[in-house]
Amino acid sequence: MSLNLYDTFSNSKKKFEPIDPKNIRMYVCGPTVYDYPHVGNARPVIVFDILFRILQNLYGREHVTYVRNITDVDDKIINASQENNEDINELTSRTINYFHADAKYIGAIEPSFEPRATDHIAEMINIIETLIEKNYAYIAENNVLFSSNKFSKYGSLSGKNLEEMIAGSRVDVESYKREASDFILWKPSKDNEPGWDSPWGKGRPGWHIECSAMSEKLLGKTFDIHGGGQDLIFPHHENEIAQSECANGEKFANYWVHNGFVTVEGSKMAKSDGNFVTVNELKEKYQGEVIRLTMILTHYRQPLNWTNDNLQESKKTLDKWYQYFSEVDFKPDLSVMIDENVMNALNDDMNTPQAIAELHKLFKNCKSNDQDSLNRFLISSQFLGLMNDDPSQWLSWGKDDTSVDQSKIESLIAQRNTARANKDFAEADRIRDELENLGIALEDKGAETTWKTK
RNA sequence: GGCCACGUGGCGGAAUGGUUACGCAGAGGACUGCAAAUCCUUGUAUACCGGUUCGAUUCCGGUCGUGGCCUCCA
Repeated sequence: MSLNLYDTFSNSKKKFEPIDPKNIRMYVCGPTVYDYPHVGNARPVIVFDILFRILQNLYGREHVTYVRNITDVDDKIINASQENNEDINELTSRTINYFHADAKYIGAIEPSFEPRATDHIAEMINIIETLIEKNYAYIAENNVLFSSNKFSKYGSLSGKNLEEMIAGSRVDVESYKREASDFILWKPSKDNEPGWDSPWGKGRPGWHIECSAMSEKLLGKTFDIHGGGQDLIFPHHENEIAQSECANGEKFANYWVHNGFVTVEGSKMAKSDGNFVTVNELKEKYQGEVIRLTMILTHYRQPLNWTNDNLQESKKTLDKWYQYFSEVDFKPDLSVMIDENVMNALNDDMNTPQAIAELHKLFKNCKSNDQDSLNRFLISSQFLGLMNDDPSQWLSWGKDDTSVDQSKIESLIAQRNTARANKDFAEADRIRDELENLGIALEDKGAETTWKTK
């Protein structure tokens, strides 16, 4: 059983062959920290969490290194700090906390390393100096720029060529660039902007150089997998390849894995239009596993339309599963292996929708109280980051927040059951309708009546 | 203008050169005072036009449509 991954560089599904099976290395572009993470930020967190789990399962937990960086120096951060009138360090540490809380909420296990750009300025300066020495970079008006036409493979990840890019450019080219496709390695900082001393004066790094520096430091010059959102293919990852391969003279990453975009209720997610959903606001209405299941119900390379209907469907599925486990007395046997069909689906380029279909089939078999299916269903679900809660806690989630007084609900239920006992069904139904209008649904189970929020 | 991806039933969403995806919703049945929940059964699909093929939803070409990238973006 081997892992196949779709590689953006070759535009094809490829068998994953590690550089060193004892030391699998994956680098994923993490968040730029200036605001609450939205569902678009959450998607790669979950996608690469799944890949991390698969790699750990195949090669052993201690043989996989997963690096997810934090970009904490960037123009968007500077702008946000000025808008909020907030110190940059306060802004970034505040939003890093949001990010960590949300990643945990949606069940992502922590990466091996989470390096911050501002802790690696010296490493970045080193690479830039090497690029200047090797004549891949030049200085113009206090900026250091990478000379894109010096790297013959430039554009090969994104399938672009330089002439096309110049012909199609929609933006005015800065006059100091020799070529439109040249990009900034280092730029000067104004007095009110964060800056570090460098051979080129006080300034700050360009966007792309941080990933080259941090991946090399933590994973070496060549590593196995580089991941991120599809939007990063160009220019970000293209530029990382150019910088790193020109500085090192070695291949950068062997596999490029990119997740698709998220739309919200059918239209493009755009902060400027207010058309976006943060994980933080979803927390009020949904458990983390509902968000996670909704996310992995679509294959990671497909566009994902984020809708309330899909969230409700995921919630319904998990409610059903937890309901069942709240009713059976079952302790999973932790030595049971992940179901083969689930694992095969995941090994086929992370086909999570197929894996979930297999979970549904296993669940169906659980109904006959088949111990083996029960075990495999739970172990496999948990591998995907689902079914980790205590069933009774899951089912009572959110009940505390009900606007209706719980004792009032219990009292109405008691009144209704008295009416039922007296065969006063009109009154019983009236009470049920009353609760219904309060958002409370009743379930009669034998002699007992339970309720839940709708 | 250039490059790229996608277009599957009422909805979500996999897969595949010829055979059931799966889930939700719908329909019928069981259960119930009636419901709900649960269980059983069940209908519906591959944008359009050509081509290759014994046979295409699957491969190729074209058309239309949607989205993304080319500028910061997960």
